[in-house]
Amino acid sequence: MYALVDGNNFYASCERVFRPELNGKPIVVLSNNDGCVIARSNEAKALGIPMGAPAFEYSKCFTLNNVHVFSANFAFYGDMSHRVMSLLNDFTPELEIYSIDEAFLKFEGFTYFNLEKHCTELKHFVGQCTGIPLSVGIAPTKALAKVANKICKKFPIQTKGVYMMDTEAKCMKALKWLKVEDIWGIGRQHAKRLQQIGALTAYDFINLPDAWVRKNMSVVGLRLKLDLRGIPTLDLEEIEPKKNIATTRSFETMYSELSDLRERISTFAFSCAEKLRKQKACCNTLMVFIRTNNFRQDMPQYNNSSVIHLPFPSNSGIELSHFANLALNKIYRKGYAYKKAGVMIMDFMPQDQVQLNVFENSNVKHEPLMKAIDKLNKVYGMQKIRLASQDLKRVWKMKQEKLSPKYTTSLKDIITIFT
DNA sequence: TCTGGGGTCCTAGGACCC
DNA sequence: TCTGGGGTCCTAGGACCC
Repeated sequence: MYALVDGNNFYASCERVFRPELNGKPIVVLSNNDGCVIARSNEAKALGIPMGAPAFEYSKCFTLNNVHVFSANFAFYGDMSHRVMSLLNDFTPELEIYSIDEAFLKFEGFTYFNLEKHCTELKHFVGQCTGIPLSVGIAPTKALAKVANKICKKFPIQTKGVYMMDTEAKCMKALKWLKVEDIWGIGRQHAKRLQQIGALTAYDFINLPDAWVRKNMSVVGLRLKLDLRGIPTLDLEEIEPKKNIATTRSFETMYSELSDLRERISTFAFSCAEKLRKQKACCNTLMVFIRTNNFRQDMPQYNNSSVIHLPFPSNSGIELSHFANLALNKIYRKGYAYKKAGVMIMDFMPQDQVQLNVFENSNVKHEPLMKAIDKLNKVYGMQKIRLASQDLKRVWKMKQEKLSPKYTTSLKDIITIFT
């Protein structure tokens, strides 16, 4: 059996842990730049605030209904996630951390265990240790566990946050209830297509001919179908090193000057290099993109990207920043107001397997330099050591007007209790 | 005024090899 | 009249997830 465990309205619940007076009150968490809504408490959902809602369009609604608004505090959410995951580890030998707020637990050899009871204990234990409320769906396959989890969310009173689908009858009942567009792995495009041929529920989907599914949804769709039928096809996945690393941001304001973009691109490339070194790898390819504000149809639009194959593999922030700026020069055009840019690196190899080139190589001095920078930043805080081509005055160039304290990761933000 | 960020996998088609 | 067979690698684009 598999369980899918996830934190209810995770970011909103994190904010509540240190602000218990907000229990029962509507909360929303905004994306970077305080752009759009990325998490909502149940009370906020009940007000009809949709996922992804632009914050400025709903500011009236927020004030009117006394909605508590937070800027995304990923340092905090990441730490809370880590705490939850490490507790889950004690309840099963096999755990897959699927996202910041979700994990699959595999229960093999638990035949004589009461899994429903086991998972109820898990939910209470994590709740007690972290303050994060969980939902747990248990079923014979991963895709079915996702369905069971959905049922927990939909019927919190009946299920008390834990639901097990351990019989064929329960599974079929659930699949007849689940709309095709709500199946994990079926997005907008596939849902539309399925609805067109009259498959409206998950039950309809699993009864389609294999050949149709294979042809229209590739092997991915076929695996999903089998898994939903109760035939375990999707297993836990190992944590693998990343194949791509990206740093991309929207800007606080629009930039037109090359020099402004240059600073951003340097910073993004430097950040990519740092992530790459954590993975002990070098990259061979780098991509830079810039774009104007897509939402402003009244302004001239320009999107472009440029890929550079590096002359030698590197994970030096200085070198990646240099090549990223070469790429930027190729695509920069004067006369546009840019709103977003990013650097992506790919085509990795382990840093200890890099072959020396006859003519050109990564600067040998950079390796110890980067090591020193990483060490200093670890001790004194992120982005303490930066390139001169980065903006040295400001670390964050984002709108974050409602940022909560880093309660659990910064000593100066720790809560004070008066007695 | 204002609209996020970071990933994965699969497929078709073209270029190229012997 | 009549133009092979069997591969690999790479890329762009499309789908999906949180």
